[in-house]
Amino acid sequence: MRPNAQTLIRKLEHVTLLADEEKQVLIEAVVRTRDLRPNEDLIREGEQPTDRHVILEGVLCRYKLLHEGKRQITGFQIAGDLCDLCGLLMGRMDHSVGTLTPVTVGVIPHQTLRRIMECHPRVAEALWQETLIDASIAREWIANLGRRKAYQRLAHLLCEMSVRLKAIGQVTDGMSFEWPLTQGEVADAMGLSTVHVSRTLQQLRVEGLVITQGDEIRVLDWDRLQEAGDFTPDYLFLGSDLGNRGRYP
Amino acid sequence: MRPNAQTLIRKLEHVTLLADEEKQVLIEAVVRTRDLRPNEDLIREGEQPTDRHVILEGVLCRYKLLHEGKRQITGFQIAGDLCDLCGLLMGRMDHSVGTLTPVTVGVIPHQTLRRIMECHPRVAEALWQETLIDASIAREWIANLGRRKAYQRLAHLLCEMSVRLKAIGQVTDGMSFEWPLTQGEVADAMGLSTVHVSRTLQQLRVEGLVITQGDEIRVLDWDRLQEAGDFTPDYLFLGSDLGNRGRYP
DNA sequence: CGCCATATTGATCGGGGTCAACGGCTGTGG
DNA sequence: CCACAGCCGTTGACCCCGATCAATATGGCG
Repeated sequence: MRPNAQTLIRKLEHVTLLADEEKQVLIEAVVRTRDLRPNEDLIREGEQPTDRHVILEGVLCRYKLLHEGKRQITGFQIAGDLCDLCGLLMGRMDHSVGTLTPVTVGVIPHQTLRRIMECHPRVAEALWQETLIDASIAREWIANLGRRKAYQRLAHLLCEMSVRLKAIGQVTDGMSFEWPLTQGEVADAMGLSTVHVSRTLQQLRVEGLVITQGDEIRVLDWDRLQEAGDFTPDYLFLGSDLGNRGRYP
Repeated sequence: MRPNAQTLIRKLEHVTLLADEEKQVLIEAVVRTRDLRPNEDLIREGEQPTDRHVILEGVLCRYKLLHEGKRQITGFQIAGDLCDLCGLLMGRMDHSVGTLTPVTVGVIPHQTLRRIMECHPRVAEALWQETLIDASIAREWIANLGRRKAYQRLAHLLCEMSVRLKAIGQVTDGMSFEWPLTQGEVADAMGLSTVHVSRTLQQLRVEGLVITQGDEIRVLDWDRLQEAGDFTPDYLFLGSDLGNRGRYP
């Protein structure tokens, strides 16, 4: 049952090791799953939902709508991510979360999570860390949007997604992964127009950095892609440096 | 002694009410103060500092350096803000924090803060909330950089700063406040060039939305400024809606 | 007073937005 | 089975916001 609830654990343990009991409690916290179709909202800005959600499968995005029908995607979320932790403590969402693909989420009742946090401070800390990583990614996006131009920006996004997907085992044979985003969605994330996303992606293909085949992207030259995007994975807090992981008894 | 340590308390209580004892503990956690001059780094990206800092006076910014000497400021910090909470849990800074003005910070030893968090879960929660608000502001900046053009972007920044400064009592007679930022710094925050910041600010002045007098900015027409910047203060979590404040016993 | 950082203004250039047309793909209904 | 409609990606033409370069105030500060 719930074969994928492990993804959350795996994610949390990138930074903080958990005891078996803590893992068990978390897995049991998922009282049910919920399936969503593409382009559905899981939560909307301003809402005050009573359940929390872990992504078990699929891709979602945080986004904000601004006047004139413009949209800005502020981050992507993949399996193992917690969608709405901010709602847990702030009581109200400052942004919406919507699906980009078919999605399965695990539902964790607000109260359950609160109780877990009280009894298991290390779990609370791991969750806190998740939100800090989220913030770190957001800051990197600010830099990406503010100071890099389209070509570098897209390269950077591809690097980020490929590292994050790799961390959850969704990169096959080293260099290719599912890319379920339309160019319009990429545009809304990178602050560009769809037209320019198309041209710029093409550029990346012409340069031989990536190729796309259907819903899949294959990175042909990781080093040059990373360089093009001025990318370093530090801000994702995934890698071999493990934060204060050593504190586990 | 430390007349300004209250600013932290006031800030935290925007979202969570604290018991007197908790406030006292926090105030005593500040073992000393430290003065910095303008353009000094408090912490640098990658560092793993052992103290935490509360701003008692002055303005700082989070920033990242990218190749080619470019800089992106990812957020401003004012009195009452905690500079480096991310370092507390992540063990490593993903960005630098530097001063923009003369600054006084309160120093809180890492271990002290950890102990406080263990003994006073509500304080831990309040701190967590601070980091969540930080993340919320970052997301709003992403939208600002990605989907608004210079004029709206600057208007939005002015709105944000004036609301935040008002919340800590640094807006005099309703509409004017210190603006210690150079146009170069504004440019690095808004993803623009200094030249264009100059022109756009001028535009705001010509339109009669603000006037600048020395280091001070006065908002002449709040409604139009807010409209120009497509600004709503919800994401700052300061206002009359107080999150889950009710939970205080 | 001269020096340096900052602000302003003008001129020019280019990245990327916008508008529009077109082709490919998928789904749906006659 | 085909016709048609949408959605998505691609390509071209044109234009504008904002970057860049450069020169000129302005204003502390030694």
